[in-house]
Amino acid sequence: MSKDPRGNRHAHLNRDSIARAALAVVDRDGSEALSLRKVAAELGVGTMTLYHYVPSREALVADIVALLVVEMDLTISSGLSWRDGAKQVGRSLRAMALRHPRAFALVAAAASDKPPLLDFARRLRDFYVALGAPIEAFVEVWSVLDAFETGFLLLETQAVMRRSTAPHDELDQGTSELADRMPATLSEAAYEEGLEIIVGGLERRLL
Amino acid sequence: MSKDPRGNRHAHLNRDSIARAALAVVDRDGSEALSLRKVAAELGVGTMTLYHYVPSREALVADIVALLVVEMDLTISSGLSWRDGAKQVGRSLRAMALRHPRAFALVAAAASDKPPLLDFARRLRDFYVALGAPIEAFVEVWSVLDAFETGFLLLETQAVMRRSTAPHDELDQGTSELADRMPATLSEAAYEEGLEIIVGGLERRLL
DNA sequence: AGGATACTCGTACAGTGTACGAGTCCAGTC
DNA sequence: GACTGGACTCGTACACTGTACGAGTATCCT
Repeated sequence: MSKDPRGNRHAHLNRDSIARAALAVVDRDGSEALSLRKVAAELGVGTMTLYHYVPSREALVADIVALLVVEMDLTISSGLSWRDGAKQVGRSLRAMALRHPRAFALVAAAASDKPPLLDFARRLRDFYVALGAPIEAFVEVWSVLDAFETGFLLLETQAVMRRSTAPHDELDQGTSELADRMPATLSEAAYEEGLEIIVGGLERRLL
Repeated sequence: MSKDPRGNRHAHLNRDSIARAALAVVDRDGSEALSLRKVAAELGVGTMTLYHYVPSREALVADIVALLVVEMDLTISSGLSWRDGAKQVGRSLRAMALRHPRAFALVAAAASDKPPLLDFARRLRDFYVALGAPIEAFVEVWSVLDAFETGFLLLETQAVMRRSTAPHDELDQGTSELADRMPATLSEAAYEEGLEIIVGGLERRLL
């Protein structure tokens, strides 16, 4: 005599579609606003149903990160140098970050020793090796280059989000010439500059 | 006839001491485990008492970041070059991160347009200018260098925390030669290498 | 037919941030 | 002294979170 708890199957419900719905919530409401109840509502499903596909909230976040990371371009076109390959990866990371500015913080905060990022690191290592870089240098190259990219894009996505919300926070007391000019110039040019400096420097010293 | 609600003043209770207690909680339990109730308990005080000094949890986190950021070394010893000054700042940031590995994520995630980090950015700009760098280059220099440092230290503090907790996660299925070797070599040497590449490169191109 | 299995989800609990308002103390002023 | 107004403390309550438990139903296998 319950209202409507018929055990209907929701054909298109699985780990992947749940992660996709979660990403949609994050893209819309921001990463701190992610909640299992909201994801379930997005899918028109009871909250606890999600637990049949995803073991925990933490795992769901990992799935989101995995979804974002597979978007990266690690294809090897013929005659690609390591130098250009590294820049290609950096640019596709930036493109991903700008497609999902509110979700990027999740990528930056993700544990680098667990499946989503660890798998990516392995793919990246193979990519570099295929481009002729010595394996021994990988950890150093990866940590320096990836650190720059993650840090820069964390700043840039913050700036992007700022622009698309409240036009002016009440706390902007100090006219803040610096804050105003900073995000404005924090653009593609600065990213390319950093990329060039680091890729060039690494090539000269380690490869 | 209430149990003990005497309006005792707690002499040493103020915004600063609250931030300090909150930092202690974060250093001990991790940044996700920070809660107002825990901070209040740490101080032997009712939860709502905190709200007389701090307007919100968000503000409390900002206070913690401010506490960490003032530890940085921006002193100018005589004859200091921009090159060495920039490295000095980078090293003192790393020292701070390693002193508070569980709190560093809060610094990395802090909004760069609000008092704690904005004030630091201003102090840093003055520091660079005093060392002879052109003001126009500041935003570019700052974003590239700071991005590297933040990104690198986010990774390194993660690795440090990993070592001090569960010796082996159940999910380490894949023997993960990469994951094991990565944090080990992600050390001072790699940081110095990155610092040298970037400071050198920036100097050559912009200054 | 009967039973296992897969799936759905209502309810409940501990934990969070914080709004409200009732207390209790102290500094002034009459 | 008595009164008043503010500064301070904090108990209670509410809306929200993640998730444990177990009851319900649908489907497939024998």
